[in-house]
Formats: sequence, C-alpha cells, structure tokens
Amino acid sequence: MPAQAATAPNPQPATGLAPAPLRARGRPRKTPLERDDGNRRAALLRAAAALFRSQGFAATTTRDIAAAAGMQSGSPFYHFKSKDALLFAVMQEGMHAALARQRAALPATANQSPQAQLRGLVQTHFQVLLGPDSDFIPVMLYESRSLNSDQRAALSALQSDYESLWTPVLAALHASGALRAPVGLARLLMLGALNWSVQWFDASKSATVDDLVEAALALFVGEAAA
Amino acid sequence: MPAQAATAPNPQPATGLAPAPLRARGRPRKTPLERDDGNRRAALLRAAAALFRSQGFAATTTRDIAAAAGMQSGSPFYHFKSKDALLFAVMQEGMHAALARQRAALPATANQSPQAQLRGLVQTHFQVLLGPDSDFIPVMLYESRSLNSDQRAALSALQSDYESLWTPVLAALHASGALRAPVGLARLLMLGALNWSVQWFDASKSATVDDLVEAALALFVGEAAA
DNA sequence: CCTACCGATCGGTAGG
DNA sequence: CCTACCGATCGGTAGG
Repeated sequence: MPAQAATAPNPQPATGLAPAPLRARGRPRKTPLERDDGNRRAALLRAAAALFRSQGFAATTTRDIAAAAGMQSGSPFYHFKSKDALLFAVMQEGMHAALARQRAALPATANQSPQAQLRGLVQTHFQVLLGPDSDFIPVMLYESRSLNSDQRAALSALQSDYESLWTPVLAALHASGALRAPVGLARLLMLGALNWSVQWFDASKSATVDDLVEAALALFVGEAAA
Repeated sequence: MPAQAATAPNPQPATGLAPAPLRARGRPRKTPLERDDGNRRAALLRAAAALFRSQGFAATTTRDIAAAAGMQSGSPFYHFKSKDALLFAVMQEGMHAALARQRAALPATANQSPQAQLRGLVQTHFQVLLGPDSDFIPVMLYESRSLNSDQRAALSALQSDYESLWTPVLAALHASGALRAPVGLARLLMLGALNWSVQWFDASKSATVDDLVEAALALFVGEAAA
C-alpha cells in the first residue's frame, strides 16, 4: 500500500540473520569522497512526498517512510533531524523545482502576447502539479498547517517569488480588458482553480493536461476573445 | 490554542474533588423525554469541526475534542462510536447544510438569467465556505482522505447532488457563449477556485465576501459582457 | 545506517 | 457522561 519508492536501492531483505562485519557487506565504497548519501537522502524525500501526499503528514509514520526507502525505523533520523524537518525539506524541494521550471519556461514566451505568456504559466503549473514526480507540490499545498512558524515564513517567501511571476502577466491582461477581475483576486482565484485539480485530475480519464490548459484559459480570459 | 467552543455548556472546572452524588449535581432533568443529548452531540460536532479544520483530523486528539466540548476524555465515545464516525458526522452535517442553503436560495433566481443564477450559486457557496459556522465544509474538502470507502461513497452521493445544482446553469451559460470552457471542466475549475478561498480568505482583510463574488463572476463569465 | 529501546500519547473500553 | 485503565503505536535516541 505505501507506494514503493520506484527506484529504492538496497531493499535489505531483513532476514534476521546475524549481520556480517560491516566491511564485508555490499560492494565496496568507490571513494570516501563519493558517498551516495545524497542518493539515500533523495530516496527518503521521494518516499516521504508520496506518503505525505496519499496519507497526510500526521497519519504517516517515520517507520512507513523508512520502509518505503528500504531502511530501518531509526534511519531517517540520520538524514533528517525530525519528521518535521523532512516535511519542510519536501516542500522546499517542491518549491525550488517549481520555480526553476517556470523560470526555464519564461524566455520562450517573453516576446509574445500576454495571453501566450499566461498559457505558458498555466501549462507549466499543471505539469508541475500533475506530471511525473508531482508529489512535492501537493504536499506543500495541503500540509503547510503542520509547519512551525519559521518554516512557514521561509516557504511564504518562495511562494511570493512564485506569485510574482504571474502578477505582471495578469496586469497586462487586465489593462487590455482580457481579464476583467481585479489582478490580486484574479490571481488567487486562478491559482486556486489550478491547485484544486490535484483533487480530481485522473491521468487515466479522458481529459489530458493539455485539455486542462485550454479549458482554464478559455474560462479565465476567453481565448483571445476580449 | 484549541479554539474554545464558543458556546460550550457545562465547562466542568475539573476541581479534582470527590464527585457529589449524581442526583445532587447540576439542575434537575426536566423530563426523561427531554434530555439534552442532541445538545451535547452538537457541541461535540462543533468542537470537532473547529479542531479538524485548524489542526487536521490525524493531528487532533479525541481528548482535545472532549475538552473543547467540556467533557472528559472518554465521553465522546458515548455519543460517537469512533473518532472516524465523528469525522464522518461533521462532513455529513456540512454537506446537508450546504445543500439546504443552496436549495433555499434557488427560487429567488429561478426565473432570472443564467448569469443571475450563477451569481446566486457562487454567493451561497462563498457564504457556506467563509461565513459563520463555516468549519464543516472545509473539513469535508480537506480531510476526506481519512474516510473509509463506505463513508466516502456516501459523501460522494451528496457531492453529486450538490454539483447537479450547477450543471444546468453552466450549460445555459455555455450555450449562450458567456462561458467558453467545456461545462464539466469549467465546473471543476470554478469550484476549485471557490474552494481554495478557505486557504487565503481573511475576514479581517480588505476584501469582503461580496468582493469575492464579483471577482469570481467577472473572471468566469465576464459580467454580462459575452 | 542498524539494533534495541524509552517515554509519551492515543483511541477505545469496562463498569458504574 | 465520568473514572480508571489497557494495548498499541510513535517520534526519537544511544551506541555502535
């Protein structure tokens, strides 16, 4: 039931046999400078994101996460100070990835119409939300209640950065009459419409992500019809 | 920190003194037929809704709920079979209230334009979401993950009833050209935009619920401008 | 990163 | 609806 971490290495059959001496187990380390700690840490993050998303933060056990990453129950705490820190890391990773993808997509429409720029923002947003490796952002959207205030503040800063990508585009659309609601409320309502899709979108159903993009644009700015 | 149940009766100072004989405590029961069980049950529901909303279901303790309703730790289980049953009752109560309010508001716009009918739906929806006693529906929107499949099925039926109030109005708007997105996706996106408002709406800020109604209508159907 | 474990908390119950 | 309690689980840690 806990989504097995797709690429979880070192599944550790847990035979209960007496452990062999440490140096004899597994293949030898290539070089002290080349430890795969980042790999294990990333496996924990992916497992945590999947479980936090499907069960919620409070209902997910650090033991669940450890098992999904092929570790023993105490091992997550070697990589993260607390369950809380794991949650924050998942969200931070999600926001950094989302920002990076939006920024990478920006130049493609920089010289085009505000409508085309909005299409780019909406499309990338849906891809981040519904595409592969898409557990991190939903966790951020639906579990921020469990953060402490410092963590929340740190994430708010990233979220402001993200929103600032939308504001000038919406302002231009508002100025041209294509967007009739006030820019601030329009941004909140539009992002809400997009974010809510994680609750109902089913990749196996008929509608595709591209269908969603077109529907959202038609709904918000009426497809070039001003 | 746990929102104190505003009207919690019987706050029980918990003095630790030996309890007086049962018949001597409190004012005498009016009549065996007139027990205030419904009152206590309602207090539990209100307390549970507030706590489930602010902390989430899994992070809320049945002891938290009991305390907020002025009871001892084991007492909620006199009224509800399990914590799960309490959650389901909160959601069911929320959906019944939302349906009742929408149905009561329908006649007022029945003979008016589809735009006016949509305004009525949106306005009532925001009131249910953001008005007084508005914890029940947010709990339903954000905690259904914690239901078992029978409970989820029962709620899905109520949600379908609710959505069926929107579909004919959206179909009429689509037919007239005022709504350009496909009806099904438009409904999902629009309700998402509205539902998301519980995450950011702050009654103490400048925007009012009426501002939200107007902004949403302007965004979705462009305010009579087709 | 594993083993073995602690202390605290939690949902739920018996019996009144 | 309260008292007193059980059994299980959980986050986290020491020590290697």
